[in-house]
Amino acid sequence: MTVFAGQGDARRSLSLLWRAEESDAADRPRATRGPKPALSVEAIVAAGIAVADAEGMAALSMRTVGERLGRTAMALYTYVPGKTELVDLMYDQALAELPTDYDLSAGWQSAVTSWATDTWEFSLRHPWVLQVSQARPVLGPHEYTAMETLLRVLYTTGLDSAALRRIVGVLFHFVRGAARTVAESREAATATGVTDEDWWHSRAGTLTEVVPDFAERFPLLVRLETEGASPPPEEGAQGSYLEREARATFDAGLTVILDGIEAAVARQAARPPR
Amino acid sequence: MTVFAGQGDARRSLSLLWRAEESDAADRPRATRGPKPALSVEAIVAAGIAVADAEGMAALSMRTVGERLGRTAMALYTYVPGKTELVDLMYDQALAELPTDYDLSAGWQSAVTSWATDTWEFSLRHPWVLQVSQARPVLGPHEYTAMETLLRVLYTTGLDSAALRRIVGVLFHFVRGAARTVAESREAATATGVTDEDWWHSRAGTLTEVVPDFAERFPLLVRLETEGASPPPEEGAQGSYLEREARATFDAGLTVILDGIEAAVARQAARPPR
DNA sequence: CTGATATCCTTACGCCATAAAGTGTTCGAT
DNA sequence: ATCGAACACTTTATGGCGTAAGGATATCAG
Repeated sequence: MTVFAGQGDARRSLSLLWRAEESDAADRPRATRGPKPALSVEAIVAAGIAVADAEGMAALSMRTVGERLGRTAMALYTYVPGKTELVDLMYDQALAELPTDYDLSAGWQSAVTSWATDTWEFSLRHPWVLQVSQARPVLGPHEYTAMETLLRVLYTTGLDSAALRRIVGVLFHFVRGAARTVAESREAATATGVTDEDWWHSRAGTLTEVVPDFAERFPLLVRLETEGASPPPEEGAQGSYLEREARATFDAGLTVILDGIEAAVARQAARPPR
Repeated sequence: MTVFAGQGDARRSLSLLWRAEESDAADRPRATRGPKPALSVEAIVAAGIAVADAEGMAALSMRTVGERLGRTAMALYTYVPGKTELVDLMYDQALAELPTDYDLSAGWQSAVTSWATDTWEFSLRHPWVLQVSQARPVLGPHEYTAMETLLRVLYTTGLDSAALRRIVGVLFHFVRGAARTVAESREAATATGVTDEDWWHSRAGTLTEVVPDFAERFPLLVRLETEGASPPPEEGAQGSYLEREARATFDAGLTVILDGIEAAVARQAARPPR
């Protein structure tokens, strides 16, 4: 399920996202009538994150979040306009755990590498964030903070804003795409109860039965598989074969992108400054 | 909704995917009892693609596909094991419209560019393909053909198989990620009835109200927005502002990646061949 | 103490995938 | 020519989903 941000009332959503800020303790009409709230937006968001972390986005429902808090699904609607807004709040809250500063003393290259690695690890700690659509940004404080953090690094390259826009896009697409592969692999494994290895073995056997002339029809694919296979897992290696491949793709891809940024920097420096 | 491939019986799924091949007209027990089938796997897959193209993956249900064929949802289960397998079949069928050969006479760079552009356009013609998980490949004939086609281009770089594996990953992540932004933007627009421009204007106004000190807190973001904005749409320009930005990111990112591949080629050539 | 208000629950609606069982058609075998 | 097996397809039912509507109850302002 891809989730779109901000469909409801803009003011209501944005107030919730930035709620820490605007309540200067002044405009709080505290001491109202009615029973004391047993829940809070914070508690609901935390419960939502807990559910999504543990069971995945597919298992996130108003019912499951309510249950975790000992309430029914409908109880949540007092605090949150709907599921869409809850996911927005969860997303921005999760982003709060990203670092907000990177050491630039070793050059922007290593800072970008750290940023990419942190974002990759973050995405795998909360894989459901990869299912929040980027087309309609959530516009929460931590999303903006994360962006500002990356820009503090990238502006030290000396590139102009137009070039940086594209580079930000490339970096995001790449990190999210690479992380998505691992996240989906894990989700598939827990959802179906079949590990990547088992799944592949079972399919590969059947495939050669159903398509006996596979090797003649797809020679380069076979070559890629046989020659290009990673070495067997070394001592400290973690995760499945597919996960290690994804990590290798991540590292190699990052190198490619850093090389490309460097080329752009050199190209701009060679141009007349005005 | 992210869809996982191949959860069901492997033989049944793979037989359906490769069904054109294995029916050598010999093992067909044609002329059975019972009423003649009014539907066919082909017709169901075509109807599914039509629904997904027109209404998006979210609107694809066994009911909607059945309705389009004048049947109930359950009628489809005679031909297809379930929705998952139907999506697999739709995916592989759609891939059939990708080119299977690229002209290499102008060098691998321009061939890769053509491939990326074709894949980008394909993904926007059938945006739902971006929601089919890549963690558990569908393993259909056209998926393999598409891969073999790309490999025919990439092996002419002279890179070894291990390096190519990573580069294939980078290319796929990038093209899919860039296309996803546009696809989600369009989906959000039709799903919510609000264009990107309208949405942004409405949000931006409210945001400055809710967060009056935005400019001081996120100076680089503001700088990126004000300096880095694309020029206004020229005569022949198509799509929304966000779409044109995404296309610019796509072009710029492709350049970055091509530069990176070139660097890898140079690096491998500099190494002792054995 | 009363009435307004806020929290929370129950019920209900219309979606979804699909399991199970029923209906009616069409053939092969007798 | 007829009967029963096989098959296509429908109906019904189960257990999920988000959330609208309305009811019950707790708490405070007056």
